[in-house]
Amino acid sequence: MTINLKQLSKLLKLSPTTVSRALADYPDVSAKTRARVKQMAIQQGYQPNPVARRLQKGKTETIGIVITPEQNYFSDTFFIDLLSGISNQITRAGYELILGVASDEEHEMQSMRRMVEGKRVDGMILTLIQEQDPRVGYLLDRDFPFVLYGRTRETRPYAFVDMDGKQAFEKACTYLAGLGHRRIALLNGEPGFMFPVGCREGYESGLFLSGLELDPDLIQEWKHKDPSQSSYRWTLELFKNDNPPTAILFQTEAVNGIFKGLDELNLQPGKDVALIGYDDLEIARIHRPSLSVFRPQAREAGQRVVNILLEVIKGEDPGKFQEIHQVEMVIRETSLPPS
Amino acid sequence: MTINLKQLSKLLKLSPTTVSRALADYPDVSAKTRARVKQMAIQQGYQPNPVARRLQKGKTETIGIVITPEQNYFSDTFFIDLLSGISNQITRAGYELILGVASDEEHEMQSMRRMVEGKRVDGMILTLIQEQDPRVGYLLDRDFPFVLYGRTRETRPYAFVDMDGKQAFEKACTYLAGLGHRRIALLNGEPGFMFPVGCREGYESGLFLSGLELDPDLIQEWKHKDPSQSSYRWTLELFKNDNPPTAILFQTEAVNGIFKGLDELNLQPGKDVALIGYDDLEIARIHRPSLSVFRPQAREAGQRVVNILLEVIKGEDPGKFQEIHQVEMVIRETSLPPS
DNA sequence: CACTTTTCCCAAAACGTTTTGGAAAAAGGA
DNA sequence: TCCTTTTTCCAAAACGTTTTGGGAAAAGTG
Repeated sequence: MTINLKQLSKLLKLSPTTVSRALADYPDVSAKTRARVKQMAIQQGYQPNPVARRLQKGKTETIGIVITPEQNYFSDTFFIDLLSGISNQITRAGYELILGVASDEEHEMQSMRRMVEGKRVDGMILTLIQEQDPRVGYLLDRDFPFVLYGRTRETRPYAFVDMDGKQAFEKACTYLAGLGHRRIALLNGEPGFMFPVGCREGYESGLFLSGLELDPDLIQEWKHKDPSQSSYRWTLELFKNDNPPTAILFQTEAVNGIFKGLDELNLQPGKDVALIGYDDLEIARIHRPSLSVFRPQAREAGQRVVNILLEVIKGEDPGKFQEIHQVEMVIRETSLPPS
Repeated sequence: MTINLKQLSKLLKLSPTTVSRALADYPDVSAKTRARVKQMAIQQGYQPNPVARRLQKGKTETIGIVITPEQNYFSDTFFIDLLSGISNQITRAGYELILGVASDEEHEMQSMRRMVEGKRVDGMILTLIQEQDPRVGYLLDRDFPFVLYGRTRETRPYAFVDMDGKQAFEKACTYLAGLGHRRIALLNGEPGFMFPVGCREGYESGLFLSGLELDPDLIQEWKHKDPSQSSYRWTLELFKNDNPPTAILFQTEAVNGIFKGLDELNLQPGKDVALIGYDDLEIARIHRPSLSVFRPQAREAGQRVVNILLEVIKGEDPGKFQEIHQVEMVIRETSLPPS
């Protein structure tokens, strides 16, 4: 069943060297024997033992990722799409993806250190990036290959793939303003993480471009631990304002709380309040009225992350790989003009 | 930085053999030198290269799992809890978890074969088990270690950890009947998968124990691809019945569609229709009224799965490990007597 | 003291590959 | 034909561990 190189070479009456080189398409083995070797390899179901190859090559052929469930990052299809892109591309390269699940930030770091210092991976993929992210400093300090899905505040060059949240929120803002909205609220993600920073920038820039004034009362943050609850409370709060908003921008994870709050206030989404979310989660498509959203191409981003990481592992300069991907706006039923 | 055994042994003026054995607590190395070795190992930050150890030991120290996003299995905390338990226990054992993400059933099998035939893992964990599951036959045929989270129809002995869905639904049924409900509906998971089979058995048995008759009109299945939509449609359908139900049992993944349907029919969850879901997802806690549910201990189950798999890998008889875990019922606000 | 047992250590082999550094055989050139 | 080049193959080393099978020194035993 599990034939190895030596046995295969004996079968072929060749040396292990030649068989190995034939399978790797080295030019110093004749076309005839190469064909013979390959045929026999297939017939015998030979697959080189990856562990032995890794030892010889001095590579683990493995890349690591650590996720933290507490951040309820798995809320929906978004992360699994990213992971799907990552996994497929890794498989295609003949590599392996090893997964760590950490309960909090400390264990997250611990899990990563185990992978890095334990020589278990050749590179790391980081997600859910914080403004000041200790993981990035750690990896840069020891010159270990990694790629971020997202960005952080760090002056040294590093590789990343990020979604252009700024441009998305700017576009959403100007779009709504173009429809006649004058009071646009922002329910933003938890501070400390990097993504909301761009969202806010885009929001402010969008207001400015549309000649609207920024009202701090219309801006709030929800909590990662409890998106629904915090956004629900905030929605109720928001409409106590003398001059309430006619539109809300937010990350779709927080939509349940908003829907619930609006329902309680007898406000109809889309009709009384325009809504645009970031991330095209299932709820956005299912809900009636369906939610206008931005749809990041998470699968493609995941594939890029892997391709870049493989280059960095090969020794390429990480600073060369800094990509910001545009995000598609999907207009559905909740982005009408103000009534 | 990355010192290896030979260098460490040179530093200690000992042979690599002795150092290796000292670190592994063999009795044939004196307490004094063992202490000296360990201290130096810590001081130098020595960690044995896992790839080399794996080659020598003839083990990959790795176990594999394949997930299929299409089954929207990541709907909420449930699966991540399971994964968390799995990951932690694997790490504790010094093993690695490698993850495959497959887009459909065919790729799922392909991904598993790569792991198994490519000698990339010592054992497999299977989830989301089907009644006739080709993966189980495949692994049994080649006598490869694996553990199921769930069960399947298979006569040969195999190891599994399953949740007692039957008992849960039976208990839910008798509980509701005890409150006075006479018309209890079941919105069950997609046929083909094993879990709904137990749910249905429990439902039927619960009806019988309560002296209620089974009405086929009150039973329907939702689709994995689209839980909300299919359950929404079914809910509307259900209440066209001349004698509509006063309670519904279901898997919590389908709750959004039910809520939406009831809302449209102007029926209040809990008040007009009692609801009990299986799985304690976030929505169940957040929603007002909050949803009565069953809460499987997914983390603990994940840990058991790993511990069992490690035993099976060691050569223990898989048939010895067949566990059915009880599930806790959490009564909240949607399980009142009929009005 | 001579013999046996225990304690402590190590050289060499092994795990299954790939890479290095040739060497023999075949082909080409004069 | 003889020399050079190309083609084709292979033995040995290496990757970093753990295990095997002793062997020398120390400690008991009579």
